Formats: sequence, C-alpha cells, structure tokens
Amino acid sequence: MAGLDRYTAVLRLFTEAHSEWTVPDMAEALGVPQSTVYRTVHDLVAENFLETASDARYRLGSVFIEFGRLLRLTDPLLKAGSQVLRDVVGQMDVPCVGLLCRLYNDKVMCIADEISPRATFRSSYERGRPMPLTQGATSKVILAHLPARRFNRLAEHWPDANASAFRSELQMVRRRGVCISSGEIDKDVVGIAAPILRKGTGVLASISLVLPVASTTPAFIDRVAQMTMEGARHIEQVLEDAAQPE
Amino acid sequence: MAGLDRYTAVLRLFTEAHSEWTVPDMAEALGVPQSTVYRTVHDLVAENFLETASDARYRLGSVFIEFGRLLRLTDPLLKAGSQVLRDVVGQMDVPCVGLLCRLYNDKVMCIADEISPRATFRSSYERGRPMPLTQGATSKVILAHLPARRFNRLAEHWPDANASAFRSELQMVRRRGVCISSGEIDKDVVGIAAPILRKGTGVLASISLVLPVASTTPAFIDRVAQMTMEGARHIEQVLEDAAQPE
DNA sequence: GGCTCATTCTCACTTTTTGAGAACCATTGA
DNA sequence: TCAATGGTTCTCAAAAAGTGAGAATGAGCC
Repeated sequence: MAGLDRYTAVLRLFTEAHSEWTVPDMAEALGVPQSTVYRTVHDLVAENFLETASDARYRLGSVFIEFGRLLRLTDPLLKAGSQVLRDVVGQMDVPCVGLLCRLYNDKVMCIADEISPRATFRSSYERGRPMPLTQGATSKVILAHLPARRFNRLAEHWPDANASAFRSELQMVRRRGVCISSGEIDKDVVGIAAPILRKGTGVLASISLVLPVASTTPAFIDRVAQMTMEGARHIEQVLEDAAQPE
Repeated sequence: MAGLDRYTAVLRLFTEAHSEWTVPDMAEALGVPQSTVYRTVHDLVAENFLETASDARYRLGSVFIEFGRLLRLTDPLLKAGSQVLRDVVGQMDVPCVGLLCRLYNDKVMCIADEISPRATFRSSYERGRPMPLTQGATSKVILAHLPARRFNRLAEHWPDANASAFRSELQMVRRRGVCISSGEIDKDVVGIAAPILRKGTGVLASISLVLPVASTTPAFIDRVAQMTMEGARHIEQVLEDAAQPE
C-alpha cells in the first residue's frame, strides 16, 4: 500500500455502521502491523482527517466540513445548481424534494438538495450518499447521456440480464430529454430527472424532482418534467456564462 | 515533502479566492517540479479529492461531500448539537442564528448552524470556516475553558498587547458560564455563547446564538443566555447518555 | 500534416516507508 | 509508592516508493 491509498484505505474504513475504530481493529481490517497504522492515523489526525474519540478510538475529523464549505463556495455546478434547485422547488405547489446529482466513480451521488418545508417524505438520494447508476430516474438520465465508451466500461460490471432492453430504454430517455420513474428506489415516490449537459464535456449532472405518487397525475407529471428541463437548461446557461468571462 | 503532507499541501492551495489551479501554477506555488505535481494531482483525482475543470485546471472534488455526510450521520457532537440547535432556534421569538462551534487547530470552526427562516442577517461564523480564537463570544467561551497548558501554547502565537486583562476577562467568562459580546466580529450583532464541557475531556465546543443588537434588551439577553446554557447542558447530557451504553 | 500544450512515462538516484520490538507515558490498582 | 497495564511513539536496517529531468504520448488546432 503506497501513496495516497495508504491514507484513503484507513479513511474508507469509517462508515455509517462502523464509525469509530481502534488502531488494532484497523490494523486487522487492513492486514498491516499496528505500528504502521499508528503512524498513518497520527498523520491523518494532524491534518484533521481523523480525530480521537474516547477509549483509544478514532473517528472522522472536521476537515471535511472545512473543505465542504470551500466546495459550496467555489464549485460552479454546486453554486448554479443550488440556486436553481431553490427556485424550482420554490415554484412547486406540492411538497417535493429537489436533487442535484452527478456521476461519482461508478455511482451517482447527490451533491445538493432542496426539500420543501412541508415535505413529509425523504428521497434515498441523500446529499453525499453514492447511489446505484442503473436504478431511479436521477441515475438513469445520467447513464442515458454518457458517451458510449464510458457507458460500456461501466456496463461491464453489471450482471445485466436484459442489456438490450435497458439500452433501448435509455435511448428513449435520451431522445425525450427527461427520465421519469416510479418506485424504483423509494416506494410510492416518482422521480423526474433531466440531464445537465455541456457541449464538448458531455453530461455533467442531473437535476430531479421527487414527489409522492399520490400527489401526481399524468398531466401534472408533464408539467413538472417541463419545469425540470427548464431548470436543467437554466443551470447549463449559468455555467456557460460563468465559463466565458475567463 | 513527504507522506500525507505532499497531498494536503496541494489541497491547501485551493481557496475561496483561488479555486482552480493549473499544474504549472501549483508547481510554482509549491516549489516542486511539474512532473511531481502531475503525479500527486493524478492520485488526488483518482480518490475524488480533486477533479478536472476545463482548460487544464483542477478544482476540489466531491469526496468532501461524501465524507461530510458520514460525519453528519456519525459524529456524536454534530448529531446532538444539530438537534439542540434546531430546538433552541425554534424557540426564539426573534430572527437569529444558532451556531455549534469547536476548536480546530488554532482556530474555532462552526460545524453546524441553524438560521431562523426570517433572519435577514448572517453571522461570519459560517459552517466550515475557521475563525480567530480571540474574538467573538463563540470563540472566547471556548478559550475560557481550555486547560492552562493548551491555552498557553496557543497564546504564544498572539502578539497580545494586553494579556493579563484578557486573561481576567476570560476568567470571568468561565465563572459566569456564558460569554456575551457585541460587534466584535460582525457589526450590530450580539453573540451569546455557552461552553459544551465534558468531565475529563474538557471543553468540546460551544453553542451560541447570534442576534441583531437592535432586537435586544439587557433582560432579553439574560433570557437568551439562559436558553443557550440550557442548550449546552442538554447537548452534554445527550453525549453523556450516548457514551454510557457502550 | 505539423504545431502546441497537457499529461504520462522512464529510469537512475534519493528519500521515505516499513515493521518488529523496545521505549515511553499515563492511568489504575495493589 | 510501586508495579502492571495498555495505548502510543520511537528506533533502525531492509525494502519499497518517491523524485525529477527529459523523452514519449496524445489531443486538439491551425
């Protein structure tokens, strides 16, 4: 184990289910001697990637909050997307959840969300949580706009029984410019997602609206799809404008 | 430059003012050859600490959002504090900002905030932004409860003209259990902060309420101070309870 | 096809990391 | 007060990575 991996391997041990670790446990999990782990952990603590908890345990440190702020303040997609999400969700007349998601390794991850004040449900697409690429409107709309090469490389890993049907479904999504799915990830919830594209770069992200099936009709879904696509176009425009002046 | 530093030195180049870097510029800023920086950046991109922007530039990557979520979900102080902040700010009958802050190297950093829906002002203590230790109620209340050794080590770095007056001010804060300051960081704003303590471990953090001077009276500030201290005691209690069952 | 520039690769040379064990240090309990 | 305990740091020689100058590759772009 070398370079950055040495450190990320330790950080990746920390999960929702196992959020505190002792050095002996880390050493065991990673298969390296304790003295090595002590050194690595020491370095990570010094830079606030980890912090000491009680009883000789360690947990994730606050550096992620610090850099999270920098990201919020400086990431063009995050800045443009958050603003548009707020606007779009604000315009909705039923409680809903708005999401801005992007490709993240072989997953899709929400990087910004906006929840109507009165929404009583939640989406599984929680900010910062990697989600599968192949299910849910939010993910599929990204998949549908991926360049063939990238798509194929990702597709190798899925044991997809019905690849050709899936491909033609995605092609339809691409043509339509929006993906609508119901109950694929969360029961009783509809997801309506539009891709955020950039000429030359391809698909950057997706913007989606999630609402309870009970509050929808086909006509309403069409209207929301329209709003979602407009939101996507708006984000694309802001990004375009931001890129020019440089 | 070795170990983790090699990587953090690159990450620390990325700031609000300079959020995108080319490799030649990084190499220049760090005083190392480009080929070395290319390698380091390559590693950081692979782990999503950085991502490529357009025009051969790089910016911070989304890994911070991913780990930020883990922190939100698993950090005991963050979990207890966010909940209590929501409660306390919810009880307030004037617009205000609630903050949960902790010592972060030689700074104080806000790790959670709660802003009344109708608040028209903002605190400089923004989530994820390191702030000076010696100004503002939020910071000083932490300073006031630091063990002498830690305090002295930090104090070495300040060119404090009036150290003894400052020390006695802090001693009064410690006795009173709350720190109230006005306009020290933000003009026209009052900060009311209480320490979150833990026996054995010392001061963990502070909880504070920030409100416009215009909306305060001495009696009201006393009431808010009371609420803030109650919030702090509540957080301490939750942390205590969470630590026991293990 | 021949520029330009970003990025990766190569390889001899340095520097760092590694790991087993000893040393250190704070706490606890005779 | 003196062991004993357990977490953490230190030591040092062997092993493994990192380094950097320059070459090679590759992707636009006249």
